[in-house]
Amino acid sequence: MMQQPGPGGAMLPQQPPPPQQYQQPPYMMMMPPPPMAQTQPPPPHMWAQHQAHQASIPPPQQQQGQGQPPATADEVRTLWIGDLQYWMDENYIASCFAHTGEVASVKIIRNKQTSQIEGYGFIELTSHGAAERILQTYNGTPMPNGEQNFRLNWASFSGGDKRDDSPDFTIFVGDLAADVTDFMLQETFRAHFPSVKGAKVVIDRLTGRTKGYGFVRFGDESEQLRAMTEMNGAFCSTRPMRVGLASNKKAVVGQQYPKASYENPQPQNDGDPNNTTIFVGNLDSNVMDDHLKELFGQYGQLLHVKIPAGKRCGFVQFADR
DNA sequence: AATGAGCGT
Repeated sequence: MMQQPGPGGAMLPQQPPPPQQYQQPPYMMMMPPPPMAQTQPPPPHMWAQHQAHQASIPPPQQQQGQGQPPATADEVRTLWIGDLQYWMDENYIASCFAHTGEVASVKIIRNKQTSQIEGYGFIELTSHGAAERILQTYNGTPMPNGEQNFRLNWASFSGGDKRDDSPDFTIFVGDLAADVTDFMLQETFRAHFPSVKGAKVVIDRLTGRTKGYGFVRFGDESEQLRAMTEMNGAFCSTRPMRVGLASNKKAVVGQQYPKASYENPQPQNDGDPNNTTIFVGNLDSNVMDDHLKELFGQYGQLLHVKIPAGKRCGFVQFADR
């Protein structure tokens, strides 16, 4: 359990303490030795670098002090956090939001064998509103003492807010300048293409720095296609972008999360040792039975391939496992 | 130059 603000003089709406955190980083003591020579030690400097996050989002009218409504049992209040470096442990993450007084718990996922931080974790807040606030306020803003931005999202199995089943049409964007963020990339495209759903700049997890490329997702296929020609060479930040088709034609096998790509299909089963049928989801609308036959035929003898009419998923049955 | 990862007890 993290430190909570007391139930609080219920009468007195209190402002959270000024963002004067990190005066004594408790986790400096707890930093594990670099587990491997090639991983970089945390930058040992600049605690105060946390620049004020965009002040554009006014705090919701909900006041801190007047007793948070007790979170109901099923209230969604867990965020996912990613792109973590190995030294970003629970204490560090908690300290990033400690001044909000709204952190209930933090769990960073570690490798079972090595106990190395896997690069993501979960932040439970005291309420759904708190989670939403922190997501809106911090996502994409610089992490304190990290040369990277927060990557936050709703924890997916907690329900989250967005349930968007519509397909994505994704492009690859290369040649990105070092300062390009998800938001910049997204807005650069959204200015011309309203169907832009989001963008992601790929971050090297070991360094926290951009890999110089990313992806932009469109809701509208025609905008995706236009963007590939019209935006090639357009500037984002200081450099012209190179735009191309995202090579991942994103057929995903399984349901909730991509387990395999179109290029790298990984049959997945439900634990039934006799099941020789795999499910293929997220197909582009123009994918036909024959595409699946060709794609999966190289892995074994096929008995049957079926994409039900009008569906964006299908089934591939093999003669054996 | 480079074509992600990112959901736990």
